[in-house]
Amino acid sequence: MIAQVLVELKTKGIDQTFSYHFNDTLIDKDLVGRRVLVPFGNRKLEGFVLKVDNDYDTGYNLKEIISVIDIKPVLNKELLDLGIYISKKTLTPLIYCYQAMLPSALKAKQGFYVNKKYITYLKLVDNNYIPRSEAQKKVISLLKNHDYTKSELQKISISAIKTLLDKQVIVEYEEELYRISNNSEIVKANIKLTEEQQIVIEKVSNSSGFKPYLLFGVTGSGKTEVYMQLIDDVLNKGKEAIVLVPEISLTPQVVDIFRKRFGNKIAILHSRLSDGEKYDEWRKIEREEVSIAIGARSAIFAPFTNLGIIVVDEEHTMTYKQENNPKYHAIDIALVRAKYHNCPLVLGSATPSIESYTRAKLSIYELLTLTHRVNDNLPKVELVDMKEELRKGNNILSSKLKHYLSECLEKKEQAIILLNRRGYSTTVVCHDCGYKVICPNCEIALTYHKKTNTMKCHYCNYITYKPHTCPECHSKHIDEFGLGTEKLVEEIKKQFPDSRVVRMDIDTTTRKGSHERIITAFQNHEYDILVGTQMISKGLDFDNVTLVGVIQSDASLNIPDFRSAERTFNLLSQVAGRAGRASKEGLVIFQGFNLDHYSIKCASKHDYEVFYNYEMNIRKKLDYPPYCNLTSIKIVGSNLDECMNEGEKITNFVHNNIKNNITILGPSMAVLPKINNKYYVQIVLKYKKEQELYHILINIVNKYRNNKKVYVDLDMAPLKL
DNA sequence: AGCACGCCGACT
DNA sequence: GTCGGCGTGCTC
Repeated sequence: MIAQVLVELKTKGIDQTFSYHFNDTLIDKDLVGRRVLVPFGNRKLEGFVLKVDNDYDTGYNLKEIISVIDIKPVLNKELLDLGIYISKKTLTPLIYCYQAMLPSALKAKQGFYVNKKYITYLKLVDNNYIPRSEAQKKVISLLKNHDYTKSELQKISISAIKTLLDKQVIVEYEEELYRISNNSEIVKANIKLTEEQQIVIEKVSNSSGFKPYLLFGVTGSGKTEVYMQLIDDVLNKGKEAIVLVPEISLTPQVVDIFRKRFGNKIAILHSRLSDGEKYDEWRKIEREEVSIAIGARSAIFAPFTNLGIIVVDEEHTMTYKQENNPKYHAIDIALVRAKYHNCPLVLGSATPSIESYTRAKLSIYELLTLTHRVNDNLPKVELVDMKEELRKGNNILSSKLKHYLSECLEKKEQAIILLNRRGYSTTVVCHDCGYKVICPNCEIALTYHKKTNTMKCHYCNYITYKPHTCPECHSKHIDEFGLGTEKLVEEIKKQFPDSRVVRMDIDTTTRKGSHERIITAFQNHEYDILVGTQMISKGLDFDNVTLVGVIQSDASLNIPDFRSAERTFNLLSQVAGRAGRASKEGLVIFQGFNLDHYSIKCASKHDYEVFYNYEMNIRKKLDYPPYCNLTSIKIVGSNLDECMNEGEKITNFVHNNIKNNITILGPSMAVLPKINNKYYVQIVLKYKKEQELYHILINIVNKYRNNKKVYVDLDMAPLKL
């Protein structure tokens, strides 16, 4: 028989299968979706079998399949089709799509080996054997009750076990041992639902077939409880559930909430697991040992075969979009899978993305709302204009924030302070000649990190020491400028010497488990103040936090991207939602220079609707999504002229082939024009509906596939420009 | 990716 | 006259 095998050809990304012969008396003929080892040139490669046919003349002299790697398919029919969908949608070679859908242990790689962990059990098979020793007697009497692990019984007598095995009185067998053990006690919840929660649950539970919902619920309105009730319902029907949560909020605390409710029916998938652990979790799903998969973006590919619901929490989160190829969006995949399984999809958020809310308004999604907090009080938000504070000599903490901080500390309550900028200071500048220390690879200001006394580039990780004198004019007046979380902590400690402050950002959470440690410590009130970047804004639920302060609330508005207002609104709304979640009342302070901006004003009033309308007006005026579709073409290379040149060519090519209904912006320098000595030139296409464009883009991608000078990176629906 | 084929400069 | 530079193309 003949198998069509898809192998990974590096760099070229050839989207084509190769045919191999195999003998179906030696090999199971149902190979589709399984990996095989095949000869390729003078090498051996792994590949996925996409199709199996009876023998026919292919016109090639076919080679034989060397061996079959999987006993069961790693890609079932649904996932095979899903890969094709992603490949078409993102213009990415099919092989990369399949690789992205699988844990690395199951990718078609060569020489990759994940050691399955096995545990050896002993089983009694001969009940009539009369023991010849005390040890044998003990072993047999134990095994009469149930099977024991070999290591347990070896404590009695290794030689006795060996004898019994030799005489085939007992046999050994192996079971897979999972690296993450799943032994949770189910705590029967007796939670009183609000009326709103009940309505939402009823609506979704009673819906039949595929239906996408947007669950718009303010922070603290009990969305998680709604998800759990819905999942409970699905599980009772014998079906399965996928829950997507942002990577950052996938903490043990969140997992625990689910574990307490559903015990060991859960597989957890996130990036901090080792390859072996990820493989184990995947296997639990595949072997139908669990019914719920909770995880970040890639968990949307959990190989369930009988899905009853898909939940995407914090649906506005940007990390649901994969930044490298294939550049898929998890919500898009969720829609396809929910349709396939004919089940509901629930997208939840306190600040829905503009696109999602628009879809709800157009009735593409059904809108469900939770307008009240469970404790029924949203935190009060106060705005503090730093222009005035600066005159008073307060350049970091306003007098208001200081006042409330000391009050908060006095009451033994906790506070969260957000500053979305890591490091100590943003730049190092010479006061005499104006020289600014920049990254030699990215031409971007280096950030000073005091703890290590280094200057880091946050884009390419270039590290250098801080100069004592200006390299240009040798002046000694070379100083830090701007503010980062590191300096903020220093300032807070100076103002409140007795307070216990902890910092959480990339720099303090790189080691495995450090993120969880900080959260747990803060939860246990080992610290009074948590200072951090945006990673503290999502999902954290601390009962004792009554004060939230945001330093430089307007900072992210300066990013030149049409979504920067939306992102600012999201960030501020989310972080404000961390205050006063339990019985105590919460207070939020937004500090900044440009507080008149609608994103800040609306976030301070918890007014999504007004923000949405304002933002939509701007999107319409400037013609941005959801009023048009975007495609970004980035030309990346080490020579700027070459990049620009190719950019011109591409622009002309698009222009010459499509005359109407398209706006071509660029080629121009990308927002980050140079990273790691590579230049980024960008072309942005805006269009309503353009069937021709698809073929033109394929043409461009193919044309540049083998280009050594420039790399063309295509994004069919960029979230960032 | 690898490796072969293929057409132009400096060497035993 | 050859040895070898790496540009291009193919791998079932």
